[in-house]
Amino acid sequence: MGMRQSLLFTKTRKEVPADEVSKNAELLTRGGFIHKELAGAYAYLPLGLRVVKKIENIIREEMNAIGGQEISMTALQDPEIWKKTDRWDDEKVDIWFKTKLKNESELGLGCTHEEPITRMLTEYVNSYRDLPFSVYQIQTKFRNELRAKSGLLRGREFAMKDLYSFCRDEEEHNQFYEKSKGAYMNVFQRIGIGHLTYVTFASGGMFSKFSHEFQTVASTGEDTIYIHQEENIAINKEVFNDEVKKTLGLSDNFKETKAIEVGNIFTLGTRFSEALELNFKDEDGKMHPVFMGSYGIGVGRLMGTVVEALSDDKGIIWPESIAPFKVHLLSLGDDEAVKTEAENLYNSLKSAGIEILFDDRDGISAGEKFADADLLGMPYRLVVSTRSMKDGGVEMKKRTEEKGKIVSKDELLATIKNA
RNA sequence: CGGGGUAUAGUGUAAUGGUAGCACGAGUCUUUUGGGAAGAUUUAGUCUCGGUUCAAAUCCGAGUACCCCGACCA
Repeated sequence: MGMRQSLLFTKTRKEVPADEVSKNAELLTRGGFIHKELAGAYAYLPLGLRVVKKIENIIREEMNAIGGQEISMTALQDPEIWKKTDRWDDEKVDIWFKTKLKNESELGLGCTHEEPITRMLTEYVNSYRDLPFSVYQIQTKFRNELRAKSGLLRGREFAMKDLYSFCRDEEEHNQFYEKSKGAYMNVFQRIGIGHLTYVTFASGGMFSKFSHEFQTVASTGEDTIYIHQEENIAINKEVFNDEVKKTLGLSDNFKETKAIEVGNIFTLGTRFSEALELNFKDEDGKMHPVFMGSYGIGVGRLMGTVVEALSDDKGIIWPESIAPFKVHLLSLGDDEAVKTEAENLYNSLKSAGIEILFDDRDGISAGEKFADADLLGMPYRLVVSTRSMKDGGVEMKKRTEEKGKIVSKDELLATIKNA
């Protein structure tokens, strides 16, 4: 897969947008990855969408690996079921986007999907033989945040992976819940922020006493967590007290830090299954409510977090697993031999199956191409120029390295393919 | 939702109540090409509604949008 930068409709910008302060919004906007449509609502442009899709696929693979079955539910919500769980009233849930039909009846735009999936499953779950299982989707959520902020970190409309688990009892649920933690950490590991991400003990919100968050250390995070270094887990400030420390059996050896919540998993118990009558019959024909859990990851927030956590003062540093392209090839100058050489390299890398962005733009100075390459943040930068040709190869530089080196085409292919 | 701030060209910014200017971008031409090149030339703007005034980007009021702090955050 390759793309010519001369044909890419987006452009990079030198100026920082006046209405964006957060690093993720600044860099992603300057690089042409995203476009702000409204406060808390961003369009994804070609480069940004490629990142989103890669993140989604990693999440998808890890959810599939623990048996999640992918579906896609509707954004439009029926108030009836939300009234049954007492989550329709604006007093109870204050982030609803509600709208009226022509006949004056109301609909909501979904901010989460416990209610509709629970109702839907009453049609399919009857017996203990049907359990356990889990279902997930990657779907757009709407939340009328009182204060959208920080670019992709807190939006009003955003893609979220939400998975729901359905078990016979708490014990079966706990097994899946623990398994989900592993899947979540795999996701963050693969996306390149695993070393910064901690399973964090947190408040359970309106569902239960406690839940687990996945917090990625970043100075710009809005949460405060206490990391227990030896045990490699953390406690959210909101529940950081002696009782919790004792429950978890942790010694008093914590480091306070700011972090971004990139995931959250909850034990729901039977709260929704009872309200919406999602029951199953056991071996003796006795009815029981299904024991549920819910597990969320914000896709856009994850992308924003990577930028917050991994960029430098020149721009973004994409981990290879989610970079829009693996390689950024720059052709410098208007020398015909150089252009031909760059074209050939582009074509051969492309046909070798390497994802490559080719800066084939004419009349753009070397400095500008370098600056763009740093801003856009592909893992490998290749330069073809009169200088590199004189040196008998191609200059290759990792985004994380200061200086490049001249390599032959064979070395190049070997390095990049194996990486 | 409480508090504060801002709104001028595609972007970033100037302008005592008195000629809306600069830079970047974009278009054309020429010269350039290893860390955001140079010259010539062209292009395009005062958020909305109302008020004060001979005169409003500027002062006043309302609205809207956006940003920041806090609260909230399934």
